[in-house]
Amino acid sequence: MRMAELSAESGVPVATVKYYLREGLLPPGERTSPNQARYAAAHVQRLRLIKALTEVGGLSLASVAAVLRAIDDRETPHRTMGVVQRELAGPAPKVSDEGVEWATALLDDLVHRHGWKRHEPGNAVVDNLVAALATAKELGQETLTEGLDEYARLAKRVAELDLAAVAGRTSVEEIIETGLVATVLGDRIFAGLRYLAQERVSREVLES
Amino acid sequence: MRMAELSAESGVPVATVKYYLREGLLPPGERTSPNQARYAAAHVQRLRLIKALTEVGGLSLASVAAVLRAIDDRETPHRTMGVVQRELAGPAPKVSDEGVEWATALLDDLVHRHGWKRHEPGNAVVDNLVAALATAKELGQETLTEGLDEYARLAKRVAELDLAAVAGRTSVEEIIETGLVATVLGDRIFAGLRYLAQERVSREVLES
DNA sequence: CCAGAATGGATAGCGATGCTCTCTGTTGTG
DNA sequence: CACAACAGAGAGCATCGCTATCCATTCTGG
Repeated sequence: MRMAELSAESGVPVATVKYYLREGLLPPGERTSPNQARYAAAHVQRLRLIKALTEVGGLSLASVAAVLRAIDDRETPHRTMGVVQRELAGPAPKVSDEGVEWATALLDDLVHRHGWKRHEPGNAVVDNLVAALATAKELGQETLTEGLDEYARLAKRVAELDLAAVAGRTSVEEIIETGLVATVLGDRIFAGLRYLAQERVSREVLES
Repeated sequence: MRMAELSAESGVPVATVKYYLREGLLPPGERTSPNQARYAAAHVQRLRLIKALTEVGGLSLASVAAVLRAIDDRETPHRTMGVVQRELAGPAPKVSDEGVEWATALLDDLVHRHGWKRHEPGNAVVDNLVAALATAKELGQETLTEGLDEYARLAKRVAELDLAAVAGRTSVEEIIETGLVATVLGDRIFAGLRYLAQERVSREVLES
């Protein structure tokens, strides 16, 4: 398949495909002569994945690059999912030291109660969560942090559902890609459902 | 309170505060002379809110402006929450017409089964959800869309938890701000917990 | 009262992001 | 053989979210 067809097939403009090639998001095509290349179905698939991650998942191209690198590096599925999570979480905002301390303690306790993994500091996922909890406290939303246990229970069930998607998969590539998509799209899908449900609940509670 | 103090109190640089004033994100201070102004505690509070919405919630300044406008317009809490949801969802990516059709049908069915509100088309929340579902299908992740009912049940319970935060509040302003913060921060907090849970579950399922 | 700091307001600039356009020389195709 | 498509590189561009500079006015400490 040549450039024009790859572009048409994936719905990504030629100039943009070239840009992705330059940026290393898309592996170069197979050479047929010093300055000609052929692209395969895998390229179309990868372009679709990039589109899904950026447009639906809201990831930056830099984050997508990190995720794709993790995939191509053939890390274990578990490690690759870690990269995906960190990129989805993004850089954590800075909050006050007291806030961090308080939220970390709260979280440590929760993690311990639920038998989850003791997290190492510096993990973007944890840092984001800590920042969010600290901000909630700072804005006087104690209720949010008080209901944390119930949130955690529900989060566990959602996570099990996410991971159920990988159940039938056998090859490592399949497991990784399925897990990746389930995490990223699952996030958006759940967020959407949550809004719909909020709209429903809010009509009962707030409509006056 | 004067500019320097407002800046120090909120942790936002003077130049940035001026920028927010220009953009209408922050209401002008009370005039003491043709070119001097005083700021109140409400300004500090609003700056904190802007920081929470942008840094933790990940909203653009344009989205924050829309949310703040909804608050200042004294809409009903329910309507204001609608604005918040739409801004959190952001513009929906374009997907194929068949995808939209399929996902819309799937969603209509689900909404009907759960007795939720029949949504009007053009709603950013619904469009995003439809796009995410269609993308999942396009990438061959049928499992995600098959488990939708269970996701919906869990989403409902999370939504109830979100809205529980508003329970004790009486004044309209309090209800709106609480709901707003619960939605935006609740999103991030739940996402964080979900990642932690995924990490736990993924160790069991994927670690080999 | 006055020097010097702070303020409001306006304008311009800046760095990152994600493309998009143009150009050059090569290759492929009817 | 004419003409389109291609690879690769570079520059340009629109948006976002600030940040820096100016200037005229106002406040403040001595």
